[in-house]
Amino acid sequence: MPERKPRKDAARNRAAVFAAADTLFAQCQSPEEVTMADIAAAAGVGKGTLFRAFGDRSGLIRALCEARLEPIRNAVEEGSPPLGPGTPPPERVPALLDAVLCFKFDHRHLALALEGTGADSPYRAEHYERWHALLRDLLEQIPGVTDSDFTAHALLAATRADLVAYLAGEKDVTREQLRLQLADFTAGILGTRARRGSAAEH
Amino acid sequence: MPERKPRKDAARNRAAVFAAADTLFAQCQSPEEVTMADIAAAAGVGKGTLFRAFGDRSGLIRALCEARLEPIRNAVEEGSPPLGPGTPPPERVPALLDAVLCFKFDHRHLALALEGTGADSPYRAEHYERWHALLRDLLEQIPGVTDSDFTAHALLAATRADLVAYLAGEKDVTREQLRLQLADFTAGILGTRARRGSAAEH
DNA sequence: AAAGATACGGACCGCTGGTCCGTATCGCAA
DNA sequence: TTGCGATACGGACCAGCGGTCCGTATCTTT
Repeated sequence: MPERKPRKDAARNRAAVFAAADTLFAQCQSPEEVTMADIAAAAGVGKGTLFRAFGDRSGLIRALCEARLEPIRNAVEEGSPPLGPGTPPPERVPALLDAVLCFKFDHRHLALALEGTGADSPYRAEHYERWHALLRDLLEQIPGVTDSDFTAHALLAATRADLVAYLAGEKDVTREQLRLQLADFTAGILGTRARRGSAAEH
Repeated sequence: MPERKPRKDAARNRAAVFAAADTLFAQCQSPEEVTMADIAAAAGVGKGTLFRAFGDRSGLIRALCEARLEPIRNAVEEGSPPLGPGTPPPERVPALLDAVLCFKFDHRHLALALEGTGADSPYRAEHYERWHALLRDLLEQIPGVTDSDFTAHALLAATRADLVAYLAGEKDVTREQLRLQLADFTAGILGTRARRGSAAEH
């Protein structure tokens, strides 16, 4: 196995970089305002360290996202309903989308940085591949849903980071409003209309 | 009126730049590979000219998009059904989305460049504002559609340039497949399910 | 034809992501 | 504890980008 434990200072620096990047991205309006040199300086680390640890800018952002995403990932893979496995698809799909939306809202700076990396990057990230696959499989099990593959893409597109940031930042849409709107939209697709006011938890 | 006719050479250069940029974007995989200097050189023009005419990179791309988008814009504003005004909303909405999708597909390099400009740019462009407003108004007139504002955003999100490019480029989805998928998806939202095989024209 | 207005173009600048390698630190073995 | 190979550090350094500037060329008007 090529897995070897990292040196102590390396591990500490990695954490420091994550923390610094998180803070900087959260403070700035646009992710482009945060340079690699800024992050290195804020973390008290040399630029070389930063690039050796993560390869390049998008590597850093991806790693940071992955780290912050772990709780949700766990909740989905082995948590309890409605997010966890074993939940009936018509209930799990909205829960999943809601979780994604909440993440994108709460970490919009980070998500924005991730999706703004490269040209067609959002779809080359493993996150996306995973979530899309899961969502597709769930939709497959719901009668009345045609073309679950595209539908999964389209539903996820409704949670795009820049859309969320735009609605939250320019249009003053609140978190709960957004959640409700997405839930309604999803219900429309699934044929599960009617219900109201199911935005608790998180 | 502050509108003054431009000098002859200026007009010719403008056209030359548009042509050069179009070609270059179409040839390259990612829009980032095309530099301003490249465009200037291909157009047989100095870099200064380019920046004076369009302000900056995103200005160029926006202007180019606007130019290429004009036919559709006309068709929507004063064309004949199903795109033009006077068409009943349940028929016009899918037509509009189909037109947008076709444009994004046929000009994906350009659309990709546009959406990749800045951080939250896609939503600051006038295109988007216009199309969203129109779509919202149409949805408003369709009974059974809740929250037409968000729904309009979500539907447009399904036509995002990078998603289209990804599906077309990596997943080998054809133009007609995509059109059908989007039409189905739209029908689901509108409550107009059932029909099949309505991908002609364009 | 001549002058004023307008546009040209490429040298130039600041800054960014990314590289490189001499030096410091770590972990292990004796 | 000491010593030594392996690993990681850090900041000077580089190439390339978007964008600016201003002396010069071209147009337009009378």
